[in-house]
Amino acid sequence: MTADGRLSWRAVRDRIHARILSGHYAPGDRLPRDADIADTLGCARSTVQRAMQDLSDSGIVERRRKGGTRVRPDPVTRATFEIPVTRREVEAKGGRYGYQLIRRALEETPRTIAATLEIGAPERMLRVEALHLSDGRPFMLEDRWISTATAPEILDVDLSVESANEWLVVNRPYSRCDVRFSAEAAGEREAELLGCAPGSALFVIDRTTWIGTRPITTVKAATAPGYELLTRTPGDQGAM
Amino acid sequence: MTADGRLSWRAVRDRIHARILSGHYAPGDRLPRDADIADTLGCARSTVQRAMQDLSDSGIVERRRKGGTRVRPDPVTRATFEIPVTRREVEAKGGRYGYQLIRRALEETPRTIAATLEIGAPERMLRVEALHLSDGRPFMLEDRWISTATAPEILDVDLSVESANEWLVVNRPYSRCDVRFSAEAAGEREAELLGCAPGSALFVIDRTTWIGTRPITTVKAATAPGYELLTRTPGDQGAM
DNA sequence: ATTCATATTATGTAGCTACTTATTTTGTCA
DNA sequence: TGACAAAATAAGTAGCTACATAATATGAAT
Repeated sequence: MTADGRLSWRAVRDRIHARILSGHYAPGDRLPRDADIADTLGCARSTVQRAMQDLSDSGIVERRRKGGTRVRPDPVTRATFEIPVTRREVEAKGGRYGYQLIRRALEETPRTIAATLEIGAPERMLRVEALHLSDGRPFMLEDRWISTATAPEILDVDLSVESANEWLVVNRPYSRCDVRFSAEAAGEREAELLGCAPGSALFVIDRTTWIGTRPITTVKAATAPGYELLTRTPGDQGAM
Repeated sequence: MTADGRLSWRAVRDRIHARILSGHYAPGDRLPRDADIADTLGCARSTVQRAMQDLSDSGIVERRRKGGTRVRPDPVTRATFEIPVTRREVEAKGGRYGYQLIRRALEETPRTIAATLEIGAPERMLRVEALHLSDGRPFMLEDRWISTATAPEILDVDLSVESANEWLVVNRPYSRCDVRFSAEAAGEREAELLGCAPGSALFVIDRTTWIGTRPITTVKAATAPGYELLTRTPGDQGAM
């Protein structure tokens, strides 16, 4: 609601959302056209448009030209997660950040890694294994491949001091990022490095980034037992 | 780009994004004001505004009134996941969906559950344990609490036929949803129901929903070994 | 009845103006 | 110098118009 009593687009959005939540509009139902809603509520169509766009982005309604707007018949839970640089993540959780380089080598990528990076043939890349620590205890173990074609400067970085994670995030912003979450049992080596029992359930984050179509890096990050990931609480959402 | 040669807001966004990716604007740098960019590119300020809003939503830039726009100094990976109704998820993966009700009882919530649901004191709620199957094999085991205060009709639903998941999604849209991902070792009971070895690493999704401030349901869904969650590939993203 | 061109319709996009609001900068006064 | 008020600034919002685009509906011709 604005100062002069007119409805803001958020107010319009919340109003429509409320009608959906209350069952006035059920999943699959068609909503009135933007222009009619605008008339009813006494605001401009552009305001309704913005409200509807937001509801559409949130997965609550579907919009199609000429077809109009309807309540999504198969609601989905849309969750957004923010994965910060590991150092920040540790610090945000109140820990003192530590870092150890375990291995650094130039190797030919296995076929699976080449496929993940969407390159035709295996390539020689920089492989880095490192451990992130929180208050001196293992927090996350990363096994990373970095394309030396896309980021040659990484070869001159002293990775025993600065983590590849941190360097890349600042120096190689990506245009595309694929993320995969899974659970995996700790192997012998992982268990030892993460300081847990072999077979422990680990939360694993696989991430691959590209700039344009050129691969930058792919990393498998195995987190120490107990790790969990929460949805970022949206600033607005939660209408009604 | 529009038909008449003017820049669309997506084109403007991609252009600015490209300049960030190329390092022309580095993390922390301040960008020109919207009006200046509009002049430079020969488009309206509202177009730049829309482009900037999108970059801001994507976590690429930060905007503050008077402060202007700057490239986010601590880039975060922002990943969005869509969690559909379990039946649809199974079907989307090419499986034949099956469902089994394991337990249905009215119970007092433990304190931990009451806390998760953000209610002051424990309450009597409907507890449902059910197994979702894909091609006859266990896919996901859910342990759910449903507020009979918020959704009393659930008591009349034949949960041996229709899953609570499905009923709630259609009949109790939520205004807020918290999601938590974690990895957990399968216990005796879980292992038996999911048909895996005890101690197997399971991917666990905890979800709690509210309508306004009233709790609807909280569910712990343990997925069979091998489950993984991928980012939904955004329709637009991937500029440059 | 089927096909295909045409009209209609509802959303999408761009531009303009005017005003609001949060925040920083500046400048004055104690 | 420090505190506080006033001015300036840059993004945020709302409304208007005009036109683009995609999808559907209609109707004519075969």
